[in-house]
Amino acid sequence: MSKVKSDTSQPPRMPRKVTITQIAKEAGVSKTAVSFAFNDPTQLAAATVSHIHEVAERLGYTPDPIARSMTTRRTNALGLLLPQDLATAMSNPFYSAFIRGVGVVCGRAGMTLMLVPPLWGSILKAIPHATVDGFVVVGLEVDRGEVQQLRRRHVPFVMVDGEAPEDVSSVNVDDRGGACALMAHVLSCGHRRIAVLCLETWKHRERCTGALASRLAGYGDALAPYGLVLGSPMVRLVETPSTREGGRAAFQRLWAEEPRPTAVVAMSDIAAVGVIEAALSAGVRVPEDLSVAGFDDLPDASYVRPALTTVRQPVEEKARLAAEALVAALSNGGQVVHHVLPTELVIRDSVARPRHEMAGGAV
Amino acid sequence: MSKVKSDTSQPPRMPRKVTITQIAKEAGVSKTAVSFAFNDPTQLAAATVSHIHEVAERLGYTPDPIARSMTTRRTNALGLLLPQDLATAMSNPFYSAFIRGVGVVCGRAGMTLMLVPPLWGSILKAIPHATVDGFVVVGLEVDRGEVQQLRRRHVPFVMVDGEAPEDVSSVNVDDRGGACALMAHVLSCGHRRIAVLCLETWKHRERCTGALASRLAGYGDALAPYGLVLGSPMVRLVETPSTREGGRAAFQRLWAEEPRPTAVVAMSDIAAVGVIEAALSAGVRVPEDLSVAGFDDLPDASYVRPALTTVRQPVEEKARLAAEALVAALSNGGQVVHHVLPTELVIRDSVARPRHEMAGGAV
DNA sequence: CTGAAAGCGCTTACAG
DNA sequence: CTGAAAGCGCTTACAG
Repeated sequence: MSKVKSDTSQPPRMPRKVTITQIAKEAGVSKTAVSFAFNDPTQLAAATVSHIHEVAERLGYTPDPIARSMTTRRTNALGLLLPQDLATAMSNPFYSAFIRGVGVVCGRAGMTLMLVPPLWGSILKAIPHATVDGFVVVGLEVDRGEVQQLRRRHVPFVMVDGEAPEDVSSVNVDDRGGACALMAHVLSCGHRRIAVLCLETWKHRERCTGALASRLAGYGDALAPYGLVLGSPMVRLVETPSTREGGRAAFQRLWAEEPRPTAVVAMSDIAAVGVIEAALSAGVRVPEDLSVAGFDDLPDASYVRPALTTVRQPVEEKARLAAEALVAALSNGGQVVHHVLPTELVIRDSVARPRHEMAGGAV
Repeated sequence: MSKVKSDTSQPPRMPRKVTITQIAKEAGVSKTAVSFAFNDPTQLAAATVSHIHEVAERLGYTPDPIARSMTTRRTNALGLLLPQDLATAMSNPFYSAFIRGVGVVCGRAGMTLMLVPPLWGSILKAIPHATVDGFVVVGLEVDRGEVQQLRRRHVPFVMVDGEAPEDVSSVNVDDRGGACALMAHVLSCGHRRIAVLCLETWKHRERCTGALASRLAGYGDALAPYGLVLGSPMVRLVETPSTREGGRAAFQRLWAEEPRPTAVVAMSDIAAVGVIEAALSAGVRVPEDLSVAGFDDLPDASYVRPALTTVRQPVEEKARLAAEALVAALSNGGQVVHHVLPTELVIRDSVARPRHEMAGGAV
């Protein structure tokens, strides 16, 4: 064992990290040799390598990843830039599926995944602080400069569920088509008083872009032929976070005011599940008294009772494609891609004809 | 604008990241001043600060987080060391809840969260590569040197659901008590042919430690008075990953062999949900033909049909406490803590009396 | 096959 | 209030 540096009164519980210099000295070789022993052993005689490894093992040496990143300009981590704090995001299984997709690619590439939610409430602040090689950006509804901030960081990124500039890779799904198909189905069942559950960002309606805007447009497409308009008293918009709790709360608010809707169209399966739960525990039957539709078709959608009528989007694939584009950009500087994946209406049991069409309260 | 370095044939799409040196030069000040302008503006005259900020803004400067980490020895990221790859882990809502708990603490501390699954199949390899200030280690069943590797990294860590050394903070729950209560309930309903769904690591039974071992011990505690023993033909152990798919597969295997169990006790709610799904779609009624119990009491447990009888553990709180201990260790070098949180049997609808007690096949 | 030296982009005592 | 200089722990041409 080498001597412990006799610091004046250093608490003994932080025994000074061992560095490449110490290994070089102890092994009687240069730092170069130590570095090669770990990164490119073919450059060294086999005996040298094993000697160095032995010394490193004995002293408990492990190359400092930060210092390594400093010179290689690589962190071996991908960042997932989230529009919400972790607690909110992880309350929506959408993100579990998304992380699964990114995770597959990370695993193959030997990279780790950094979750980057807003820092002190600001996405802009979070970007320059994350030590990652690139970002997958998801659900950036409004471009208030995030893209600019990302560019300034000189870090590759790909956007998911958002309008990307031409030169930035993106992955989107046919939100508009899916939303339209769903709303058309709801309407064809005879519903005319409908509540649409929107993400929180709805408050900035005019500035709203990306997936949210596309879905609203899709709902609008379906409503128009019926002479209905989104945001009118018949087709109310209700701000709702995409969480189970959000859905529950939305139902409470909705049910407290006349006229009650006969159908609720949520922006996420998880919010729809919340609505169903709250409805059932209030003695409101689904779909007899209230129809409920979701969006995403996550696993949950098929095992709630009643099973959820929803729009299927390939969440995991979306994430995988985005991560693949990013990893490609990182290595060979892969091409810019713009994917648009299909969506599909999935009819299950949670939407049915209203009992008293166009009549008074649905109770 | 400063001149672009006239590299021979550099593609124009990577315009050389701007550094503190360039800002200093452009602003006519020292690097020290630039650094202060960003990190401790009180050290500078207000005019100097705003001038520097202006130049930085114009040139699109953002301090390099890696270089900063290099000198500060801080990354501002927490690592979550996972025992499984991301795709598997994120198929279990347990980890969503866990991340929520850690996320709350990260948010408060202004840190990001790095997900660190095994690298090339090895947890040992993953540890030295992650640029984090500390690790929350979850579900490390077998100590094959991970702890040693962690110490060698000289990075604080706290262990969750695992046996921690005295000097390492840990958070655990009363797995044994919870498991015992659950199994006792199942037995009291009259079940005698029971399948226990175990995590994959069960293959190393003798070396198995931590939460898994505790739960098995708890099951054993409850079985003993009935003269039953874990692993015998009556109380079979079935290796099952904690995913919905894992549960489905387990049911298939289970149901293909005689004698069939009358009850399945899973190690996670998500696997239990998979069992229920597979059973129902095979025409096997739950709980009439087969009782199913879970573990965790995640949100899902209460909205599957039939609602799941399970053991509640405070997953989010567990994660939160662990992250708090870690953050404390990072700042003031907080005390070592060893939490053991309570568990609770939650009786719902998925466990009932078997229809033909002790009779032949349950079909 | 091995080593001396420059450099990655910051921060931080220390002087002035 | 501001700057020159050392240093963080590595990697990597470049020489030998």
